[in-house]
Amino acid sequence: MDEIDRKIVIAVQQDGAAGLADLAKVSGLSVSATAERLKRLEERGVVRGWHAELDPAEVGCPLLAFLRVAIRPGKEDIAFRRLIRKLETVLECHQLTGEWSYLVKLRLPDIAALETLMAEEIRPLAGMERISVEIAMATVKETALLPVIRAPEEEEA
Amino acid sequence: MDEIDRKIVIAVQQDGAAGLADLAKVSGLSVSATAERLKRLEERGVVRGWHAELDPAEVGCPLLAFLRVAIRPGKEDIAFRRLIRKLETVLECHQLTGEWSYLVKLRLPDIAALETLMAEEIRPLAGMERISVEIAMATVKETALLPVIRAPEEEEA
DNA sequence: TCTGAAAGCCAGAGTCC
DNA sequence: GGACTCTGGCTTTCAGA
Repeated sequence: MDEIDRKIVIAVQQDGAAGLADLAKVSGLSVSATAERLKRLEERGVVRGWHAELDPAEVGCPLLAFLRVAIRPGKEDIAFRRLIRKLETVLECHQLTGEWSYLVKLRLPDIAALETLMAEEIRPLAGMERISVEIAMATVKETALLPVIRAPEEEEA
Repeated sequence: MDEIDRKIVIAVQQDGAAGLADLAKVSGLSVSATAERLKRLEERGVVRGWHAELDPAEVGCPLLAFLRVAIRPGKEDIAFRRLIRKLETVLECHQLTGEWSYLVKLRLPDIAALETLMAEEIRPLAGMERISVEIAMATVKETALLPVIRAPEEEEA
């Protein structure tokens, strides 16, 4: 992960439709060398995949909501995680420090869908101690573009 | 946005590297018809862009943190939003219902970087009423893949 | 690990059905 | 919308350094 890899990775993250010819200009190397580096970055898992970014509203999920969940550890916790992974309206679920167990990010068509999800899937779960629902009224920023940090010591092969 | 568009959109979201030949198989149409539909979906903004997905840890941002911010409305609020949009370690910022103004999602190299950010950028802001910092200890799920909902009535051209 | 060239593939435009 | 064609540009691969 040297400076050239970093340039390539930043470029493909911003524009995944860029061809090798474009990337070669960015990296300063030849097309074939750029292609080899990109292939290695994919093999090493630095580049995980390629995706089209969709407009949430256009795709029928204008509603953004967050759940805070406190759940008893153990068997109930396992069941909760299994459910979370199954539900495609759940985009993210992280276990956080603090008194709440989980933060859950949801994308849904409308409030009715949210209420249905809560009533039929979430609330019936055993071991739920507290649930809080918050709705996004506005989004100041929402990007999947990661900052690519230059780590001084990790100039590996 | 009919059933065929939906198939195309789901396919390119999952695999943005798929060629038109693959997409044609998915859609059931010819290659040229599939290409036209995809082009229209991009023009209409349903497909917003193309990106490579990176591994956060590999890119030097293993630490995931969330901020809760309560800020006085008005001039201070504007300044806060401007800062948020500028910082590339801030991936998301949403205004939520409830007593906290904002939920902020951060990706950072380590705790030291988080503390630096808080001390130098966030806390000095005027009008800050409350700030809470939470760190992700584990991630159960994290995807950018939106659910593509079939909206019964919006069968437009 | 890079360069450069050669070979093969795919997307894009045009036409007709 | 489908099928066909052609062309340009791009990706891929390989020899050579």
